[in-house]
Amino acid sequence: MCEADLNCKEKIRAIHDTMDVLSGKWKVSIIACLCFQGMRFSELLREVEGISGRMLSRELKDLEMNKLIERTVVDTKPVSVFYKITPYGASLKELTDVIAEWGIKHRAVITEDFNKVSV
Amino acid sequence: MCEADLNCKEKIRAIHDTMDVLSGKWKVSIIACLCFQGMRFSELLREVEGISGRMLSRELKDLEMNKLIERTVVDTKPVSVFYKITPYGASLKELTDVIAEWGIKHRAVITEDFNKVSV
DNA sequence: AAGCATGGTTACATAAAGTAACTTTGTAAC
DNA sequence: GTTACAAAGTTACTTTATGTAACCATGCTT
Repeated sequence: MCEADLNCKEKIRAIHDTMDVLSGKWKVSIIACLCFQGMRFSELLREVEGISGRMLSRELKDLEMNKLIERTVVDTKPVSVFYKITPYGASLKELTDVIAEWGIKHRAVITEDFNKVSV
Repeated sequence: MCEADLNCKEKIRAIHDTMDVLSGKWKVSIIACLCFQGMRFSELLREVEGISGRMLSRELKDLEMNKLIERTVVDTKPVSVFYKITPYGASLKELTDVIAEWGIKHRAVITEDFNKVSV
């Protein structure tokens, strides 16, 4: 299936299908983070700057339900919980890359505009 | 700048930068739609299924403020308002493509799972 | 015994999104 | 000439999502 074959409504439906899974402010970041490497709850809390424990907990549950990540309780003292991306979740890596790339370009544009204005 | 150079926190910051601009449920769809062709408010309302006039109006304002789309009032009777993507907004096309492609694959996966379960 | 780290949950407050009715100008139908 | 409808929104109200802060049980460490 080639992207050029998609008409507008089909494409928008496809976007909604993706967005249903990645809805909310944090899921893309969490996926991107776990694409780097699996990590524990508290590590995610540090990596994904700004997220609260409450939201992280919720988002991880959602992502697990959609089989994008896997949760493992490790029998350390005290117990730690390890999260890692599933092969299916890893299929979102390209998406996170493209989103991140645009963000970098956008920051450059914004910074440039700001310099122009402030000169 | 190569994506492989990005560490986890840098990538997450970049994702947040993009998300700040594309926040909410509808903006990616609107951008994708206007990447096909410019159109009027009422046409967008039809193309972007599920969106309300209130949300469309708000999202268009946001996108215009971020210079991703351009608004033109056409002096027809009654007046119509034409929205089109700016060159900067068009730089998001790849992003919309990747999101849509994943959505199509995901729908296929979900449908397959459903068939397995229901057999 | 007090304090800290683990991975959360709970109650409460604010912000974002959805629903439905309404607005203004104008044109077409009855 | 008055009812009806389309344009592009806005307003008031409701529901959902997110944010903040405190709390919990367990098991170290000091």
